[in-house]
Amino acid sequence: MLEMLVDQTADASSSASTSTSSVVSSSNRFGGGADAFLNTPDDVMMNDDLEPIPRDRCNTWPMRRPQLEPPLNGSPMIHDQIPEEDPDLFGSSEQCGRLGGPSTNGSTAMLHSPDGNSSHPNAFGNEMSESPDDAASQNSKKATTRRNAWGNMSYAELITTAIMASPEKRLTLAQDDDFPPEPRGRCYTWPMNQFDPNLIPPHHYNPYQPIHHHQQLPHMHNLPQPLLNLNMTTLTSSGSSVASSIGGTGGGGANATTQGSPSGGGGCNQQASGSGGGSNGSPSHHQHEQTVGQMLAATVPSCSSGMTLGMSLGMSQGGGPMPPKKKRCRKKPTDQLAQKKPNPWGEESYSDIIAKALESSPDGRLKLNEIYQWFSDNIPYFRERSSQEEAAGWKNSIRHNLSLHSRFMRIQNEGAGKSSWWVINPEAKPGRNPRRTRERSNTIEATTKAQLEKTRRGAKKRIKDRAALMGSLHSGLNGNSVAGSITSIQNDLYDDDSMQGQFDNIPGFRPRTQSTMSVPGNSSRVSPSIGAEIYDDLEFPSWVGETTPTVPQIPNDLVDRTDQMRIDGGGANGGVNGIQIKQEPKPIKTEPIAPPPSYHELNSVRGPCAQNPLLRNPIVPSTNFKPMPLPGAYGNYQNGGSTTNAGGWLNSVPTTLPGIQSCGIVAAQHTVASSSALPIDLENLTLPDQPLMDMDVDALIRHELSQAGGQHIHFDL
DNA sequence: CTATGTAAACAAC
DNA sequence: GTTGTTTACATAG
Ligand SMILES: [Mg+2]
Repeated sequence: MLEMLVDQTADASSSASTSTSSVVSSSNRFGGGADAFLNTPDDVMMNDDLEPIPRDRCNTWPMRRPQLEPPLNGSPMIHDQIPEEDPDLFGSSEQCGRLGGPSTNGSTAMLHSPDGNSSHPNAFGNEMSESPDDAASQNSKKATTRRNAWGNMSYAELITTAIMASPEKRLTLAQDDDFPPEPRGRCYTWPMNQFDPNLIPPHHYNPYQPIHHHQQLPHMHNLPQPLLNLNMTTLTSSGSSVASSIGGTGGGGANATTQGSPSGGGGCNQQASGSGGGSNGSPSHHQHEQTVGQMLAATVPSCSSGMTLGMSLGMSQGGGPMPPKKKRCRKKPTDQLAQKKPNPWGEESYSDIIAKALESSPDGRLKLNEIYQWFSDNIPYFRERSSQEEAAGWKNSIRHNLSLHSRFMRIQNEGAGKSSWWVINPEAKPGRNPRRTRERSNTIEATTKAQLEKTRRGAKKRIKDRAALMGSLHSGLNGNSVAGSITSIQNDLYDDDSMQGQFDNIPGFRPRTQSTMSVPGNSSRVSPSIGAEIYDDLEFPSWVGETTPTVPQIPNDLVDRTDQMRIDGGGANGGVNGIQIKQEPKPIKTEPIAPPPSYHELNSVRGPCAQNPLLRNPIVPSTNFKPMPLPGAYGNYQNGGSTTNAGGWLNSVPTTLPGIQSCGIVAAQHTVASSSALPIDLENLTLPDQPLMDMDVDALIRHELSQAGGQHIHFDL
């Protein structure tokens, strides 16, 4: 295939580039920055509207983006631009080392720069190193001045060529040998949409996450045995060896093992759709439900019906006609449906349950493991799945929910204990507190004009509101409040999805809903030069960079990071009620002199909330509290036995503990309406720049703030 | 569309 | 290994 690629280089580049442009531009837009460094001179994919993002991988957000850089940075020269040996410039050497370190998986390795550490035996490196001259000579374009060992084509072009050259116009990452693709089940599939070879595949380019094969394969151990068997059978019957295919990816190590696991949910949409994540139909940690069998019985015959996985997935072998679109298979267990239980444990969502747990705590806060425990203690379903293995799933879900919902706020525990406190965000919106925005900007549909227009419209309004709010905020800076007030306000302003895409056109600026980088105290973070170059005029709040000046701040981080608070264990260094908000350097861990602030404390600083009994309670020493168990929690809701009690086990709580959220409303309203004062620590607060596209307004705001020093600010907007 | 559940990658600890 | 954050993708309404 690679030879083929090279052969087709000259011809294919022109024809393929057109249909690929959207894809690449998308990647460019989101920080991949690939285009900026494409080697091909006549790269039609280059988007001139966008400036190249810094290629320093240490300049990027440490989490995920770096992984993507290597594959996209086809040219070794990129590395030359950064003196990686200078740790000071890029933060911790560890960080840099990690970025430049061995590929985490085969997929990355496969696309890795040839001079990198690609461990892919069949990847470009091999071919190139064997006959670079051949490749070059076959390349009609500038054979003598080829930019790469293999010619002038960039990786992107090569990939494009490869994909377009395939009969189905699709390839798996590991598919480097021959067409048609070997049926490896879900490895092939595009998500839900039935793949249409005539269409450009949906681009799920994610600058923060490399494409992993195994991301599309659920773990075998997570699947009900019957499904495993089914899949085994199916795969076997397809006449193609999964293992061999996987093996081709090389370097996959554990990933390869995972990928090789012929796991899956049969031919059914859910499991077989190539989803990296699961679905709520037959969760792995529900696999012991008796309904699995029912599901299997219901889905396998109708959806799988003897097809190979690949076929059932809409992939034909040998370029034949596409099979009819597969059915959607419903997975919800029938008994669950009969009981009208959204979930096997009842009606309450995770977030609801978490909230109850937190509310049940004397001081309204729990640590993660305590939340776990609460689940186990109070809900039979989870109690029955308390084993390490079984609990992994729902614990993951808990964590996920905690992080995802602004409704939950994390209070960093600076004490010896690492685990943070989790509390209800007192200012969470009463109604729905939307989950954090998903990153959809990297999809084609998300960047449509209509979308942008809509976004723009929404943002305009927000800008106006924001200006007004800021005016009121800064008009009274003398009282007591807590960072949560501010951050929540920000959240209220910006937690809308419509804010997404605002930075679509800002290179290297990926709208992120959250990031640990938004916590200035996080010393492990590296200051990307991108910050200096791109964010220079974005000016972060003074308190943000004060103690950690090198910490890069992505404005957007502050937007959604409404649930992140930091507490000072001693409460003795200037914070309000011992609370310090994201502005101190990470202290040496010591046992807190005083317990971390409870929910009450968090609330009390902004005024009592009579509606919430919790707030009237005396502050309880939090060192050893026990969450309030739920009366009747164990009730008869077990094994789905009771339908009438579905969800009822929770109902006793709200009656005794009126919603904290109601208090949150009051608090929030108070904050906004009365310009509730800010803690002294925040006097210098500058509202962080937010992903609003109207940078003019932002600039104005910034100017105002900087001129006024955060006080006596008014906006003429 | 949104809300939710599930899986998983990753990073930090 | 645990804690947190994100992303992806699935279903349901
Ligand atoms: Mg949260």
